Amino acid sequence: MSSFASQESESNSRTLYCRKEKSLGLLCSNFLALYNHDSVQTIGLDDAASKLGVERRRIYDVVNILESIGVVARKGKNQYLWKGFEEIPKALEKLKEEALKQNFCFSDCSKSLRVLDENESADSSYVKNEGQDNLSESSKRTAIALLGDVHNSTAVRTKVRRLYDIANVFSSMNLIEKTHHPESRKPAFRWLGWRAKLHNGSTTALELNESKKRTFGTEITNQNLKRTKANSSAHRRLSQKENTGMHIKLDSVEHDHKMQQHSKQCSKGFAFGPFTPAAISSGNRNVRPIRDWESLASIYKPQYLNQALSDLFAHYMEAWNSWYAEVARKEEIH
DNA sequence: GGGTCCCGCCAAAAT
DNA sequence: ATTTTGGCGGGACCC
Repeated sequence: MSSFASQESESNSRTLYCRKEKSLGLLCSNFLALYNHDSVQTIGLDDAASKLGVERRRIYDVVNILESIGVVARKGKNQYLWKGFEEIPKALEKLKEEALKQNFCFSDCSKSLRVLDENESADSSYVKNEGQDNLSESSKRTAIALLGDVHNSTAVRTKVRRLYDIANVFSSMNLIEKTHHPESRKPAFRWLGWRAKLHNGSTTALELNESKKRTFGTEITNQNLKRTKANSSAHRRLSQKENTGMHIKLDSVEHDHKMQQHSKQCSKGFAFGPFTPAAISSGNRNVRPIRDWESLASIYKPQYLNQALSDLFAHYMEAWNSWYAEVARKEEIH
């Protein structure tokens, strides 16, 4: 019993599956193109789902993120209100407030982390050879706060997936942009801000990239030409992990204890790209001489510590910090 | 090989 | 009980 080859190896010679056409970011762009108008004020989930040609689940992905940024607001069952990009600054400000207020409560990490309040927020306002330590230190702390137990690879992996979800919709909104660290080539995100935010106008200019859109109203999902998946109901996943007195683990020998369990496996570190907590799992203290704090702010802090990203993540969990105060201020001044 | 992240199972919350 | 929400993570995809 259990898994057969199920590999299908490839039967559809013409597998027209294109992952990018299914991306959350693209979905978000389409969603915006569809509702980012003054005329719109209410959004129906089913309407969105059918118009965009996706299952409801995906609409939740987009809407939840947009909601945390104030772009839309939940009105009620199956109903959301379109608020607009103008709400973003306000929403972030509010988020920041709350974050400062609840002064960071995290019960997961044994060692308490201090909140970086606006003023001292590890601000990269200046760069002193040693200041860098503080910087990476705070970055590290923030990352840990968001990711939780960094030693629990499965947990971190899950959160990182979520971060990617968020990053994708923010990218589609041009709030952030993917970049690379100048030297290390490591992927990272840079906060762009809500610059092209026309006050009360038909903003949506963020559709410049006329990449192939996720065709509206087509199949809900790649349905048949899916990736490869075992498909066929013959494979009842029942991956119920725990729950239910006994745990079924007929899967491969993979015994994954989730909760704080000595994570011995996963011998080698595990890089989480742009979401890698700065400076963990690496004894190397690569001390690079970052100069101007422009890059310092966008390279060092960021490592996904972009304010918006963090804001959003807080929506998924409640680990926080308020480092973004700095970016916000900077944005303001600019 | 590792960073990305789609996809959908299924449980918790609502109704 | 049924429907709405959305946590979560396997594993396909894309460099």
